[in-house]
Amino acid sequence: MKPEAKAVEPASYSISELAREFGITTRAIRFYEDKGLIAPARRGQTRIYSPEDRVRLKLILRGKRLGFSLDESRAIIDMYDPAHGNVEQLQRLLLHIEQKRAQLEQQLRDIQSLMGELDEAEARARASLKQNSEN
Amino acid sequence: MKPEAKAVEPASYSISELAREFGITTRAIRFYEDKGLIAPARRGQTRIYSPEDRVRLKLILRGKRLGFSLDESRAIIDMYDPAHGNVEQLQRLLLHIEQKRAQLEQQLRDIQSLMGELDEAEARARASLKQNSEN
DNA sequence: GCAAGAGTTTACGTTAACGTAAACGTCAAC
DNA sequence: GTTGACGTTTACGTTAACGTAAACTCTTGC
Repeated sequence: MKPEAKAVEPASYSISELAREFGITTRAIRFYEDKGLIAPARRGQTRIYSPEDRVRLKLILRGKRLGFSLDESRAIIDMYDPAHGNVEQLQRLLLHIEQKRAQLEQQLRDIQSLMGELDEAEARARASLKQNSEN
Repeated sequence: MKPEAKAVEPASYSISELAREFGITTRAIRFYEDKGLIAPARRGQTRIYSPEDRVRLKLILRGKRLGFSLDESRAIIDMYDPAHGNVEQLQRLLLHIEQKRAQLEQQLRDIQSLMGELDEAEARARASLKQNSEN
């Protein structure tokens, strides 16, 4: 067995550590907690974040990059929990997954076209620059 | 020459026609105009939208689906205009294009991982359902 | 033993993107 | 000639996602 293959992952983080790492403010992190997206442990009244909490934060930020609201991100994150026991809930979950998938596919198409158009826009700009330099 | 190959495209649209077509309110469309994203013609004080205006609206909504702000969408739309004469502007445009491209690539990666995770979540949910049905 | 630094709660402020409502104009239809 | 249907401007309201500030606590170095 290898002694230490991976970089040592801290057992816990402070709020400011996470804020620094992800380029957000501590205020934002506490706000996510208020909205029920994270629930860090406490030592006294100080928040202590586990590696799992860190992952949740990462997921929230990924959601933001995709234009999701915090509510949507929470819904997505909840899909990972095995806490969904009853059949009805699971059915709803599956439905929700399908909706998300459809939305992501639309975003994919949107990105494809936008990228293509960026290519054209770049070409036009470069052509225009060349024109200018020839005068 | 073919007489009428494509469906006839109306020469102009009313505000409510566009609202209906895109599933938004007329209020939103006027708001976009306030923000300088569209500038329809007027007959008297009634707005008349050209096919080009319609395209702009489409681009705005695509931007929204990708989580862009109206300002960002305006910036993107402006990339299509050949109105950028001077060299400095063109340089800035190219820079802007590169930034957008980077952002889109990040979104692509985000979507890829999310889709993968949706697959797993679906599998877990289905497995859980099967469990329940076997009791 | 106390000042500095990090963390906490509480609360009011701010921005973007519209919603909603009021009050009015215009035009075809009945 | 009035009643809708559609359009207009003006203005205040609302929600999400934090920012900012005040006032307090806790720990740690010196």
